[in-house]
Amino acid sequence: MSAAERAAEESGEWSGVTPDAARRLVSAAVQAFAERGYHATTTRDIAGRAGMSPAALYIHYKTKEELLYRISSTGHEKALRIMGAAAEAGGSATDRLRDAVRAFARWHAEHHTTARVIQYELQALGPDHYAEIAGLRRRTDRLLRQIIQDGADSGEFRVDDVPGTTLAVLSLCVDVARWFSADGPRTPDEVGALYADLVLRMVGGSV
Amino acid sequence: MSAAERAAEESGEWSGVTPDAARRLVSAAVQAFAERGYHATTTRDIAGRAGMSPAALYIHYKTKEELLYRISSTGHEKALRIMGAAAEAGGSATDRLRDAVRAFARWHAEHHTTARVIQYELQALGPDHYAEIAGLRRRTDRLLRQIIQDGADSGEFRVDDVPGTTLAVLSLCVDVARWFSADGPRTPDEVGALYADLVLRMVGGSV
DNA sequence: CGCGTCGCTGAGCAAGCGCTTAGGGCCGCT
DNA sequence: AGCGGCCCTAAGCGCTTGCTCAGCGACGCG
Repeated sequence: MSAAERAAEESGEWSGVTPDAARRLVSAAVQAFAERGYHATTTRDIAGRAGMSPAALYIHYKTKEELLYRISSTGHEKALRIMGAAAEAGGSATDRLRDAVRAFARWHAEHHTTARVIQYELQALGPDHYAEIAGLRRRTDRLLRQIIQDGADSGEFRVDDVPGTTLAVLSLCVDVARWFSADGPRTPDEVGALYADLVLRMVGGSV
Repeated sequence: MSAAERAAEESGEWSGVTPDAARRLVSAAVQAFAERGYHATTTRDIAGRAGMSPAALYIHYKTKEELLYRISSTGHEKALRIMGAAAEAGGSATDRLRDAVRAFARWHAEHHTTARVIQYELQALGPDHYAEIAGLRRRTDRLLRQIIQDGADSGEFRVDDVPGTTLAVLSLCVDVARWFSADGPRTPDEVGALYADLVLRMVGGSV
């Protein structure tokens, strides 16, 4: 995949951001942060990728950290919605867990650039922004834990340590963002399917 | 745990490094890199934590990157040895996998500060150093994959996708370094035991 | 046409960065 | 005592960083 194609794909994710220049900036920032990390990325690099001068960045965003916060915030909200949709759907705990992990892992693969930023650049957020994001993460964790708890209660799963298993499942899915590559042998769908299968085994459910 | 206790514990890990000042520097660098990330850490910060002036760093290490390389190199070699010891031990694939995951996950929990640096600051290495470390990582991956392949061949495990499952197991263990905290509710031993159990389930083995 | 507004640029500031250099105190050896 | 070598510091160099600001062209409106 060429750099231009990657940029085009990435910008679709931010179609809600206007005006156009602000969208190009946030899309450029995601790519730069994912490649080099927040601290190694310069505002000149972001502006350059978006085809603008360094000063133009500050018309749309107050600081470089605000860009990271915007990315982190939308990304975490999306992740929470994915988990929420699966958790609130009907069906057995097995069905809900399979759907949750499949969709959650799949998202981290397909949007691995954004996911890498929101999962591995958290510490660069200011204290207030960090606290806000941490709240979203706790809510995601609670949703998943409830599914696993439901399955343990109903006898569908055999789980000794519900919080520990929840942590492991979340960790497994999140870490997809670190190793996934669009040039690799696996599609996001395949990752989702594999991970749903592995997680159902982890909780002692019937695949 | 106080900062002083953390420093003392960390320095034991580097007891092979001499002279004393070089050891204090590498230990300080590990802590700083783990807390803030490589790029957000300044040489003044490292030297300050080690109780020295900024210039003293350059008597023992040519560059800041060399410090990261030394940390990464020793850390990855240790991780490889842990995996190798379990892989080359006798016993069934089940026994070897259990021991490998228990020890590997346990190490990532106990040495989470070092592990965080070696697993999540890789991209800050120069190209040559990165290539060298990537070789160590591939060897670790091969050792684990062989154990899982052995178990699949012998019928002890039921695994559809051996490379994919290997990747997931490694990812799970490595990510311990991201979330583990010494102040949290779990000891490294407990993490090792939990993870060994979860992984045996993932491969469809008998716990 | 005249004029304000919006989006942007070129130039640059203060601060902080990785790293260097000149020199000083202390040690063991002769 | 004299001296070389080892560690260390104070000072600072050249450069890059996040961010600012004065001003400019294009556009819509009267």
